[in-house]
Amino acid sequence: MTNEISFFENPEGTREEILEATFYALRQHGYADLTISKIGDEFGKSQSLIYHHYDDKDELLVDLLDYMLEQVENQVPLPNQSPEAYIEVIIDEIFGTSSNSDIEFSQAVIELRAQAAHDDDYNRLFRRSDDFIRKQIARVIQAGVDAGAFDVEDPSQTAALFHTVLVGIQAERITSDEDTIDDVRAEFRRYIEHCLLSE
Amino acid sequence: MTNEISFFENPEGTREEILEATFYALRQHGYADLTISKIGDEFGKSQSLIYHHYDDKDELLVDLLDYMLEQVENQVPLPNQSPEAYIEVIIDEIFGTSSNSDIEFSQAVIELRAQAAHDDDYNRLFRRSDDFIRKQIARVIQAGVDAGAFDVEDPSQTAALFHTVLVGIQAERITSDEDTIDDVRAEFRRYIEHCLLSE
DNA sequence: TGTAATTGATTATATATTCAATAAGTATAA
DNA sequence: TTATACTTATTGAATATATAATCAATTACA
Repeated sequence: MTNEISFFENPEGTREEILEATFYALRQHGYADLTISKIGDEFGKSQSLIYHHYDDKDELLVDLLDYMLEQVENQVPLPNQSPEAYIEVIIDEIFGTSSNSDIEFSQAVIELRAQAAHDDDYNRLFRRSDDFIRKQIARVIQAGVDAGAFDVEDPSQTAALFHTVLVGIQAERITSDEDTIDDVRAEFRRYIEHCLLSE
Repeated sequence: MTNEISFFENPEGTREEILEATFYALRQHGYADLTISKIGDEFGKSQSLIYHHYDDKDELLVDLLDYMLEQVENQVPLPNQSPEAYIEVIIDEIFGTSSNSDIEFSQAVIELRAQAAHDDDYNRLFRRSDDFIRKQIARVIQAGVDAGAFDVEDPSQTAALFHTVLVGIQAERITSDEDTIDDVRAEFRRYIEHCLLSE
């Protein structure tokens, strides 16, 4: 079993190595059981060194979330293709490749999202990221409407449902089997056909 | 500010009082910072008494989740009305009354769901609850199809998307403003009109 | 009398954080 | 090139605190 998460392939500098270690420790032990000691183990170097790069645990975790959400935002495909093709790509992103690393990444994100209920920094970062993604999707849908390919009332309203399904799948992945996810994907396709595409 | 969560109105017996206290402590401090001491504070009696009723913290939290999911399942409306009316009730349940207690309950559920990634007991309970809800929705959709009110290929597939939206809204509520939730609701209504109701 | 409720004190451990000390690396002046 | 100063990386030990869990003792109660 290898750890092949793309964006951590070759960390640049110690700080990024620490983020990588924190991410793996989070995946393995979960947020509630995440300790500096466990991060240090994953890091391979001493715990003290972590404090040389970060003031405290909080700062480290907020930095990790920032880093992860940056990756999420970068993963949103650029609108450099036809609206129809773009929607296909979005669907693939939402429902994922069902690879282990994808699923584990989603789980980590959801776990951090849950913390946003009690931490303003987390809340702010998720708000920013969610807004960004919704707007990106809305923009493409608007382009599709302009091109006559799509037919919707309000693109940002449609994008809002896209995003809810994205987050819902992330949360469901934790417990649901692949068959259920497949059902959701099929039904979402049906929605797109009937409610998005022009006749 | 009063705590008016319906199902905790009058706890029967000490165990239920402890569950109530645990729930409030969870809401206030979050799962990661949830300690027996804080539960004891909320409980109003000594921490030791908690150990008289529960073997350890784990047992208590699993029992809380079990209890909460029971409430969730009981909240799924009975199919004793017309399919069309039932769908309306389901939408209200999914998007909630936006009352504080509803939102806080959702947040607690999502936070516990995130733990399912690292705890088999949690995983099992959520699987059971999710299956139950999906099947309940699917049954009603099937009834609507039989009555000629609905027109879908596969009711359990449609129910799967309903459930994803339910969970997605729960997770989004943590950070999203009410306007965004309203957008999702409007789009979901559009979906139902175009993809569920017969012409 | 016996059973359940309740408490306070206690303990062992885990955890975040600090700190002084050392090693390694890098630029600079001779 | 070498010596010097300076910065950064790195560590192990130490500390204060928080936390889960235990338990013997006491109170309420049936």
